[in-house]
Amino acid sequence: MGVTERRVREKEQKRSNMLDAAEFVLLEKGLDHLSMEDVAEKAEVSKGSLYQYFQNKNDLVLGICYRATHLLNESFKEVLESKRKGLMLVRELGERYLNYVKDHPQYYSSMKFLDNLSSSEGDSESDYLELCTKNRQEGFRLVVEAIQRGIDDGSVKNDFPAEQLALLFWSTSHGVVTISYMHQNYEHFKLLEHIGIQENELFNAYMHILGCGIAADS
Amino acid sequence: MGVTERRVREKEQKRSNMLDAAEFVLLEKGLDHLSMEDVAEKAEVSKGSLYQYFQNKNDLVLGICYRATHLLNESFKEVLESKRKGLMLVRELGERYLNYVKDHPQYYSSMKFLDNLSSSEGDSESDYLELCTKNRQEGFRLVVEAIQRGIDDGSVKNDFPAEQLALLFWSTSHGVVTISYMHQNYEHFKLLEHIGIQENELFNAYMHILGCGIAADS
DNA sequence: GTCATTTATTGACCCATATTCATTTTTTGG
DNA sequence: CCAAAAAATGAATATGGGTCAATAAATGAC
Repeated sequence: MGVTERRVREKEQKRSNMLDAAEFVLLEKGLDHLSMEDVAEKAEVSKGSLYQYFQNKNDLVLGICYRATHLLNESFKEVLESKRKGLMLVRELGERYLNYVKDHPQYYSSMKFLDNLSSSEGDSESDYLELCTKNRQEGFRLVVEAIQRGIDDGSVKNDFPAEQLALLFWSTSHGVVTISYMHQNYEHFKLLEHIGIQENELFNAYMHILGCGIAADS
Repeated sequence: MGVTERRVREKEQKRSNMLDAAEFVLLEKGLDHLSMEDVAEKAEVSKGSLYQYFQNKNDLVLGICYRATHLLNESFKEVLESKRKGLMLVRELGERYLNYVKDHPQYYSSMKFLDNLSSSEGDSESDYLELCTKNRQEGFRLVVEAIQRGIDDGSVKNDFPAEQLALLFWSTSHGVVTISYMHQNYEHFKLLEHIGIQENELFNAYMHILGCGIAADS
């Protein structure tokens, strides 16, 4: 009875096509102008079909976000396979995050969408929500691991528990990456040019300062 | 001919009432569920009247954002009146920002709205846009000033130009404050509790690390 | 191969909400 | 008090998310 298996596979394939289409439209038009109609057209299905595969528009965007968080985590995992010092790993994680946003702006905007999801009622009814949350926790866990390794190998100071440092790194890099994203994607955002600084300078300064802050006194 | 003056004043008053109503609704229902109808009802005017005072919904929200950025700047200016060391001023700015978000979540969400404004076409047609941008630049300038004073009085190291450090402080505190905001306002955001940490701990650690990073070697 | 049943697809329809505009009401200056 | 200007109104329009009855396709029993 391989029929059911095949149908499940086909269903996943169709869902995936729809997500591809949604990603395309998201990249083209941005979150504000992503319409179910456009996605349906791009995916060459009817609007109604979309709703067979996604509970609502939020669910569709969170579907993208699921891919987004997964991809970022995979990239992070690669970093952790290295045997370098923990502090170096942390720096590498930051660099990956920054490049990720540059390479996949549509994924980053889906992650912003997740961040902005108000917890109100059922309008965020989506099976992907929990998956995205899980993925993000997993991503955070990977940061904790890098820092813990740094503490263990003596490259990161042990004044704070690893999780606390990880949270700090998480939040601050979030801020830096956000600024970088806005600089790249929003016309009306002029802060960087205005003070004449390149993104990579910003990032290097960030890692330098942060490095000074969390590095063990050598 | 004081009539025109009075009418201008009245017009400003009405606009202000509408903004009050909009703030109220924003606080009650959040950005996603802020409707022109609700604002009109709360302001006790017709829907059409709103459009006599605001170009569109974006404009209305940016009107709130204008208030928001102005208020934050005023708070920052107070800090700069102190004669303490620059490094202390920077810390105080961070604290103010954090408290500001706690005290005025609706203002903060209007600022997030500004941040998320895609630069596309004319859907962000709003006279407030430029004003908000100006205010934010002014806010940034105040941060630069605090840091410059720190460099001058020797409490902040001079490895980097003041504007670069300011940008770093700006971005990273943005990240930390965002996390804090999410923790307070979103049910589904569990990161802080999950690792058992209080917001003020997070902030203290942040200022400590950042302090280590930007403080002059004493 | 046929057919009843289940499953998938469709697009017309519904509804909420932003925005517009012809009409009405209010204010102004004379 | 009146004609002109300004302001306010809410019915009407436009857009886009979401629904559903009707249709089409696939399945498996015979």
